[in-house]
Amino acid sequence: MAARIPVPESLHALDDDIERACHAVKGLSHPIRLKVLCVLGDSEMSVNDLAAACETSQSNISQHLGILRQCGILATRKEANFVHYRINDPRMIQLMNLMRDMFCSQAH
Amino acid sequence: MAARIPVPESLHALDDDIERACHAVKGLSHPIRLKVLCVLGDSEMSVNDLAAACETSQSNISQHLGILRQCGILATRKEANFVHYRINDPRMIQLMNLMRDMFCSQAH
DNA sequence: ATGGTATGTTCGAATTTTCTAATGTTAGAA
DNA sequence: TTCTAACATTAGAAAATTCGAACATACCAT
Repeated sequence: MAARIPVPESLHALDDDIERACHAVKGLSHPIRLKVLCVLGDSEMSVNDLAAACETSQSNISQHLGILRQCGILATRKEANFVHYRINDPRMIQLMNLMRDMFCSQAH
Repeated sequence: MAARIPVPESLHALDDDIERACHAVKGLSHPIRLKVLCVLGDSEMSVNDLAAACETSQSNISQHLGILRQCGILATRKEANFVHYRINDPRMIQLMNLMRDMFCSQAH
């Protein structure tokens, strides 16, 4: 048995932050939800338009949007009987740009 | 029924990229795997040290490291009967820094 | 060779996620 | 009011994820 390297106190302080970050990352970890953020960019879209863009049903997109909202990633604005979704935090757009740089073959 | 906005061809070209990105994001979407990236930073660590830092069993950390490796997030270097893990792509470290900025209460 | 340490793999049960179908709710239009 | 479009919610089956336990492999030292 090798000597175990003790875990510094400062690392334990990370755990709450990690839980919070993980909650948000889980919000991103589905093709439909990732596509929602891609097509949204810095604009706004209604639920039906997002369903069309993601080629899925209204019920399905609504559930995914609910998850993204619950994670604090998306915010909503109600107008008449439409609900417009947008990305909440500009840093999330930065993060998407970085991911675009990492995973997209060509510029979109 | 409202008129459906047609989905531009250029968006369909995104789908492969989105699948690739989602595969990587799923790699990050677990507290232990996120913590592995946090404690690794730009350094190298053995499996046992990572297990200790994440306070989990050797078998468990090995499975999670396998997932991170399979996603292309981590690379390995073998030395004697140790395996040293490191973050593969510098942009992944950038991405972790951005997430630290977004989700960590204080600087770590 | 034998033993011990470091790591990887397999299996199966428990949990979580995802999707479809059906049903609710809200708000404008007729 | 009644109808309809936009959106949300619920329920349950199917699929994916996760973890501990047991087993397998690789490598160094004696």
